[in-house]
Amino acid sequence: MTRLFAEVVVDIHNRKVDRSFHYAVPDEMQLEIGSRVVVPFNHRTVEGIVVGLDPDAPAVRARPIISCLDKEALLSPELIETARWMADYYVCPFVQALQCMLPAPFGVREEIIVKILVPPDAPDVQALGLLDPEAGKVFQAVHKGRKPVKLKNLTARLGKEILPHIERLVARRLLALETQHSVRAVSSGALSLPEMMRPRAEVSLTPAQQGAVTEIASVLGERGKTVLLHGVTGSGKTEIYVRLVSRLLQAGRGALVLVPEIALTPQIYKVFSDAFPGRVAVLHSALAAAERAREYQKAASGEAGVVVGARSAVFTPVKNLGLIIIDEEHEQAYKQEESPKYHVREVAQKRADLCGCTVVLGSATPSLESYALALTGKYKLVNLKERIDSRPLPPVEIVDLREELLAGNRSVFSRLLIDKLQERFERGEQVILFLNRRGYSTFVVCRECGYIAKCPRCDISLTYHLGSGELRCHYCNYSAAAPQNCPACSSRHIRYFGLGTQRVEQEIRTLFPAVKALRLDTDSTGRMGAHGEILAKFGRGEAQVLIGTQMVAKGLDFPRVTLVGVVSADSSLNMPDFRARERTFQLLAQVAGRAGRGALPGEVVIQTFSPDDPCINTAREHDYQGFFRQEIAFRRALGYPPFNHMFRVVLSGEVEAQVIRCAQDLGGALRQELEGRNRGLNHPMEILGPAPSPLSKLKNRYRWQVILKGKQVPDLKSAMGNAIKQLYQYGATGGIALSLDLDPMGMV
DNA sequence: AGCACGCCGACT
DNA sequence: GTCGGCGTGCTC
Repeated sequence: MTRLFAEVVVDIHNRKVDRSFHYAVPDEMQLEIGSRVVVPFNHRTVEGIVVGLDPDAPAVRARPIISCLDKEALLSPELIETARWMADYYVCPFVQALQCMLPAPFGVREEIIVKILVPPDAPDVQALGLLDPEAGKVFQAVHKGRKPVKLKNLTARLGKEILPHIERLVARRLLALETQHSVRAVSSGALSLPEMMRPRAEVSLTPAQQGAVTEIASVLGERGKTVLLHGVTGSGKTEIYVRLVSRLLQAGRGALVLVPEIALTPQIYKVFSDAFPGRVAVLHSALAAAERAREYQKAASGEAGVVVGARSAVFTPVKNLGLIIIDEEHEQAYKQEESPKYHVREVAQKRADLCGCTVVLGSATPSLESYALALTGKYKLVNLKERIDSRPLPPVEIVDLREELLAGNRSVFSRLLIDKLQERFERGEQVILFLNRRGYSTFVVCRECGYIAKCPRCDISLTYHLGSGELRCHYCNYSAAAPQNCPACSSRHIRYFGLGTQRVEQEIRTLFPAVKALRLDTDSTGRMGAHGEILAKFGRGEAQVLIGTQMVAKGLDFPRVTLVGVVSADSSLNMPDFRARERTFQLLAQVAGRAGRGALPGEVVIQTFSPDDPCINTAREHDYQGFFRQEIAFRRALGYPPFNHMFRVVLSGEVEAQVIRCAQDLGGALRQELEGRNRGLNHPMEILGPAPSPLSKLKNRYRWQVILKGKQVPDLKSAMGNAIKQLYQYGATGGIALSLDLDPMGMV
């Protein structure tokens, strides 16, 4: 007779079954909370996770569990509790929150590969071109890559309308489909560290660092305590992290060290594994399944007391977790953009609450949210005001591009920047050039009729790329041949505007033919590992210039870099987002911090059309406080975070009129909902929209949004929840997808 | 989400 | 007569 019952959450994505169900545990079955199981569910068999065990029989009939997939639990009760909180706080399915904590997805993922069976000039193909021109086009598109492609990539690029054509091409034996278990191509090679990293000498702490360690150590182990370590670029925050972790390990506890991007894990891994050989694990989403399982095991077993990783590593079941460090805490990448749309900082704080540990946030440019909390005393604020060895922060010069234009300089570089580049190259020093946009030209315009090349599936202008000579959409990866004549009026006056990193690279080659340049952006690092190779080359001095996007702004430490040039500060400043200024300041401060990190002094040149913007001026003075003061005043005046929370709903669908209608209905329901609620509130909630989303069309779906702003998260969620419920009752949501985001980061 | 049950149209 | 359309409802 069964004496134990399990609460199981099943792997089905549906709001109606997004809860636990009771099952009988067979006597002989080994089972823990957090194990994955196979259970009978209605008329089928599904996977699930045990989230609770209970000796008492439930009121309902409990069918027996079929089998248990894990001898040892994959999730701790503390993590399951965190998932429960996530489901509630971020309004996502419980099962989804649980899933994003698992080291591997449920079941085995299969990938369908499309193979090409005949050359493009085969007689069959030519016949097809006449019989079935649509299918012919699809075949040519598939063939362009010459290699087998994943069906998913194909439909992502060309739309799922092509599926019937693919079927016909398979029937005609021009293409073949094959299934393949997905194995990520990334190997531990991705973890190998470029030799450019300076060897880790036995470091002694500066008095300032020592002071910071002592201060933070005084609250280590305080349940749920958060420390904000505000240290300028080059002030040696990493070494402080090492000392803190060292204390923790000595006390028999574990630590999590998080960085905002996978590309930054090798560096930080090196630092920690040098300090604590054999006791560090790495975890991030680009690891191959086997490696990930191995690293996960190291952490779960306690063999590794330190786990280094990117966003998803915040869920690692570290044994006896005592400290979570979030480096570069201001980074947007800490917010997951897919559901569950969690923020690592918030999840870490929840875990810290549950397991009695401390959170340390580190940044040279803290998020406004964090710094505001530090000023009120909610977080403990620890300052590091000086760089190591009292190296000065580099002087920053602002170039007004309007004046350059007036002076007749239409090139990518101002006269000042060209002079300084020349100077560095003559002295054999190195330069980093930063620009926030990849590609060659960011938009293509017809001078005759005003036509702008736009993605047919997204409401976004196409970027021209050298090499392939194509126009590409940076949101859905659509590509088309660059036109010679205007597709609208066939005039020849097609012009390319707006510069990207490729253009900067080309300009450098033209102006300084003898200089070797390297480019670092998603285009040049397509292959995993290329990122490290490019940096290694630059570190060995095989190139004088490194040109790149955000990738060059963060964490790099090259002592021979004495000049940093920001080709244009405007692209990030002009984004339609209330955080645009904050992000621009952070970016400028971070990229400026790459200069003068060695014995040679550095300097920075920032080019912009808005030289008077306060965020650029404060960045010039390396004045975080000044930036904070003026930005927080603006946020307060308009009621933006951190003074309010925002809850954003994006409605998307293929029929524009339906989407608009639905958004307006939601807006109406919400207004009604607020009428009653706001009466009792000191700080009334406020509706922004309905309005087209800043990306008003994406992958053939029209997007509208409604944002609700208010002090209390539960109020926002219940008001929005009721409004959405009404919408469903009217049946107004057919064909419309709703995406909910609490405190969204980008594109607001 | 799936899968069964249920109650109405055109077919071997 | 029945094969099968997809509306509705349930899953420990």
